[in-house]
Amino acid sequence: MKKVGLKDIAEHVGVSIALVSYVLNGQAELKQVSKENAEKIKRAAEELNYRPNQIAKSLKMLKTNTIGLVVADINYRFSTGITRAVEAEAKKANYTVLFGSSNESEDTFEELVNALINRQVDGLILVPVENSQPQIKMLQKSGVPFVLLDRNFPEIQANHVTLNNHKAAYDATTYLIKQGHKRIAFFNYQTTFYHLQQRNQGYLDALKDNNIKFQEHWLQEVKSSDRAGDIKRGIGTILTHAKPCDAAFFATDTLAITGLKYLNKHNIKVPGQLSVLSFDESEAFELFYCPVTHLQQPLAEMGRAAVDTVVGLIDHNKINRQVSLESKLVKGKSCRE
Amino acid sequence: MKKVGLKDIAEHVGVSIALVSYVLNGQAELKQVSKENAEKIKRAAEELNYRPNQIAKSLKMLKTNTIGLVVADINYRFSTGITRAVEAEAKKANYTVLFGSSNESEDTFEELVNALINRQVDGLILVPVENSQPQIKMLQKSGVPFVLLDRNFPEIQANHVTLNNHKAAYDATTYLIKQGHKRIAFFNYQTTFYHLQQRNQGYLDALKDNNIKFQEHWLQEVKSSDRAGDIKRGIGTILTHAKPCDAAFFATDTLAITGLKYLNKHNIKVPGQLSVLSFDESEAFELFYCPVTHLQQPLAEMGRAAVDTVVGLIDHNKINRQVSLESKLVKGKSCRE
DNA sequence: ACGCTTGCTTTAATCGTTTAAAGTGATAAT
DNA sequence: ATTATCACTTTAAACGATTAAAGCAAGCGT
Repeated sequence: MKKVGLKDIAEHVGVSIALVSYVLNGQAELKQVSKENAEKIKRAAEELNYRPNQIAKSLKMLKTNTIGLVVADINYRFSTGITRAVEAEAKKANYTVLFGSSNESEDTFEELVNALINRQVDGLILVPVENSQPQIKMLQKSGVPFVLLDRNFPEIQANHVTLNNHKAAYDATTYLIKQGHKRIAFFNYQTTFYHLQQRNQGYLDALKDNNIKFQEHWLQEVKSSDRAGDIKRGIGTILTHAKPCDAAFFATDTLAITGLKYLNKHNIKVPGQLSVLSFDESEAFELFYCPVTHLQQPLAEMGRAAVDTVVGLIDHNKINRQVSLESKLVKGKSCRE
Repeated sequence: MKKVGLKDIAEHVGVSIALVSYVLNGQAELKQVSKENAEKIKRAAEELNYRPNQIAKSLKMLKTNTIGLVVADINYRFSTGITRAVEAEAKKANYTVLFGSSNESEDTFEELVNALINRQVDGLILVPVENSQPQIKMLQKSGVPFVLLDRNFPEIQANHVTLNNHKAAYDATTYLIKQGHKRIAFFNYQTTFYHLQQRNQGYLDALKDNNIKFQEHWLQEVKSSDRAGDIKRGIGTILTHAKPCDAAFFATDTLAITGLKYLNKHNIKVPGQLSVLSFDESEAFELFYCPVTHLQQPLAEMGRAAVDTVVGLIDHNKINRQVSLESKLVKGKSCRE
């Protein structure tokens, strides 16, 4: 079944291609097309089931009305939430989202970004992977409108939409202290990511501001290559210490899941023996025996802000927009009252 | 920063556009381009950081090397698994995946399919939503290569890649029977989806073949609009009956999660009081107190088969490929031994 | 001296749109 | 009778790539 183009409609009706284009683009009155022809053209388009070729249109217009989105890992709940929000918001602004998952790989990230640029996306929303600074700097030079989402690099002055990670961790830690916890452990990945380091800092600052003397072993840095092992040993350390911790704050949901699994296995009661607080929620929490207290990120807002920013860049070349959003502490029953 | 095109390279080197195109497409020897020019052109492309405009290329070639993928809901674990598999496989075949999520909405599904076609995807991989038969028939008429994934409509003769749902449910039910269960409940959505009905049938056939007389109330049909309520009542029914059920088989992971949550809340022991078996696995199972026995779908294979099929259709117009795959029963500890 | 290769390069059409500019009758004004 | 205006419609040049086909020297054979 051959594709129907403007030409086919034009021939069918017996007018020129231009006229057809005008009518189908709603410029009928502007270009003073006779009602008669306008009508015929619309009918023919309908009959022949005309579908505009966006590729041709994009080429001519030098605009694709497409935004590229690269998430870190499609398996993260964070990613699916963001994807949904971005798609919804982009649709409102009449953009389509071209989507890719870097799987936290530097190479895949670079490939994806290039593939998207080659496809002439009008702008990019990127959740950058570790060590992608050079790639980001290249992007800035190239002039493609883009915004970093969730993660940013303080040494690079780029537009970004992120959570106020410091405040989130600070507030959560403060909450634990107010609940009477004296020795709070913090589990985080061993990482160069600024947003994760900010969580460390928020935790530490909260301790300091509450006059709690931080103990080295409270901060457990987990290698992603041996998450289960490191967490197992970490929990062992904080619980078997002379003065065992009474709360564990996990810097990500994946860390929390692994931690809770271990606690489950060894029958360590939450919050009886150990209070648990997680950054982000996981579907897995649903079947834990008690609701897990966690920090909730405003995914919809993040998606909205990212789309707004990148569309602003595309349309008006607005520059320099750094958005910082607040998370919300969702109280479950995993922390001592 | 202006975009660099073939023209820019041509001017920079002082040759024609054609020559540049030949060289950058690896046709240097074929077209007998002088080594000198070839060298200069490559260097210039590098220096100017040339990125081919895929839009222009696609328009000229009438081929985008893009496959459209529409999943039912990006939040399903099934969808993310499929997406990953499809992306990986498509990449091997040198295709890019354009992706969308219908959120089980008929309208969104139609919009997405149209948007993808307008963007001239070479083929489509679709997880169709309920009642999308008309849309699928339209597609067949339009001649766009496509393959249905996971779900199909027996009344429509279309290419599809699905699980052998009947066999999967049949085998799982048989397993429960072999483990000594006498009264097995089956929870499924109230649906017109053929693949889900096949699960019912597999369950029923297994009972019959094992001479177990099916009781009406064992088959619990859950409305997706009130999943929690229906499941709550359903479990109530099967457990408070004069002859209570000793096993519950859930036709999807979402049903299983809701069921397990209820069992958790009411402290009904698995598998002590009730054995549980789920179709598909959920991340949520990770934190249930025992590993959940479940049917595992071969997502990677499904993705591979779908891409193979659609690429076959695109390249050789191979027609009529119906692939049926087998699931695997992963034994946990949620069924009585 | 004339055509014929050979080796390399350019010309120009094309893909399906958009859109400024020019074209075309008919009617009205001078 | 000439020109201007109006109400439409068509022409044709882009957009950035691909690729037949044609062009052009230089060298060779006769």
